[in-house]
Amino acid sequence: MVLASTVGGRLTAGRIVETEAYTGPEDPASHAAARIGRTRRNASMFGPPGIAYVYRIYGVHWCINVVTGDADHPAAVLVRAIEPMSGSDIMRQRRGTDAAGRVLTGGPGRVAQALGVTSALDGHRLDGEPLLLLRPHRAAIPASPAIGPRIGVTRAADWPLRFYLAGNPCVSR
DNA sequence: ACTCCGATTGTT
DNA sequence: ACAATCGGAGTA
Repeated sequence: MVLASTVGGRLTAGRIVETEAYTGPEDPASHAAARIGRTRRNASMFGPPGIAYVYRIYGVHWCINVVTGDADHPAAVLVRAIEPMSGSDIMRQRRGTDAAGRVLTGGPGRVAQALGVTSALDGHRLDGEPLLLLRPHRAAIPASPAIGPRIGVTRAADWPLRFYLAGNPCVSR
């Protein structure tokens, strides 16, 4: 899939090469785990599938999720890395680096910064509205993605819900 | 009201 | 190894 933004009238887009799934209330690592329930922050996770859930982590960075569960069933996929397809110069400008690959767009905070995405887009539709768009990519994804445990989580640390293209230079690690 | 911690990143 | 920086959970 491709994630594209037109924030500030500037087009940036990238192929998603790394994700993590947060499956629902029964997932203890989810922001919408049953023990937590609905809060102001995670409200978008309870919305319809196909909208964005954008949250701030460590009070510093933004992270982009695609909401996947039906309304009132909170589930989402965290976009952990993209491979730039359009506007890589704009991405470098936003990121404040001349780097490419992992340092430019590998990691959820880096993805959001490169695309210019903030909480202003929390709850935004991803199916064709301006600003943020998720769409299929015509090029085939090689074979099947590598699978492993999610990064940085302490609860359910062994659940194999991270999916990535092994060897891709943009993958976070 | 207060403490602790997190789906991270950049610098020392 | 550690700071930045803040919402929410847990505790009182």
